[in-house]
Amino acid sequence: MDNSKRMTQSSEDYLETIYNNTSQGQGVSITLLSQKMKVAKASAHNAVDKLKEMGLVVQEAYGLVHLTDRGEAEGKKVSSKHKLLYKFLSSVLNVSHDTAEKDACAMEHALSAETVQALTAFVNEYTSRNKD
Amino acid sequence: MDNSKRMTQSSEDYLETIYNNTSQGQGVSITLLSQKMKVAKASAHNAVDKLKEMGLVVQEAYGLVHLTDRGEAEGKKVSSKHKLLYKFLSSVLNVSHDTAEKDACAMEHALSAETVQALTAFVNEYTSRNKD
DNA sequence: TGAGTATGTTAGATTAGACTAATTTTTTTC
DNA sequence: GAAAAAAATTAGTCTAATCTAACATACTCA
Repeated sequence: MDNSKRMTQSSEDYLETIYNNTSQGQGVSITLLSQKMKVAKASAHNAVDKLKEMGLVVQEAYGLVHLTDRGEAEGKKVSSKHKLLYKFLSSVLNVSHDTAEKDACAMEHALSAETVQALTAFVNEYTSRNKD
Repeated sequence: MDNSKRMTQSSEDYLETIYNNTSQGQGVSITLLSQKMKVAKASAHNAVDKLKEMGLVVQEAYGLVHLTDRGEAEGKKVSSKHKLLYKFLSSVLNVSHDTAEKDACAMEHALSAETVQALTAFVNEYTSRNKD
């Protein structure tokens, strides 16, 4: 409902991490989030505040962070881009795991919908043709 | 000589723009740079100050900005990544010009040396095989 | 050669995202 | 059930990058 804050690269990273550490309505603690993101708890807290204002997460008082429906959808989108890029880098370009992970993480914020679609088709086609 | 400032995504963008608007020792004005980067002149000035401290550019008093040898090499590297991504997006994925340009610009900062090498080989191989 | 315009520079404010340190709330454990 | 530990929150600081507005320097041309 609240559009006063806008999505940044940083917000996307936090949202993705929340998404990847949530299993069916479990929620994520600020402490875990800060560890996964390798930042101070205060930084994770601030980031969650912003996601709350954007209506992407809710948080129990002094408690766990949960994704809203919109947050779930957004988080999934970001996470998918990451996985797509990882697959392209490792399966098509044969880049090492560590590099693929690092580069996918940095590139995921840049992919437009059009590119996501084209790359998905390409990677699917390519990997099904070259099964080795 | 001076390592006190470090390269950021923003610095890379400025350096690339300087590189792309320099022809054989011509140099670039702060005004042109600010126009190309779509920022205020003061912002371009600040950015150039930082590049000066990093030893990547020099500037005539109240005048044009020139790349040093290191700046030239760095600028070329960034610019090449951009062109490589653009070629991949447009020639391999057949993404539209505008999207390819925009996405290449945002992704170029993320590409590690390993990925650059692998992607270069892939794009060369792919485009020479499918000449249509 | 001097007035007016261009361009470059500086100063000061703002915003986002990080940090540390201090505080509050919750949970654990004896 | 109270003391200790853990977790969340708040307050205040820092840095990078932007902006606007004011100021300084250089250029131009009548």
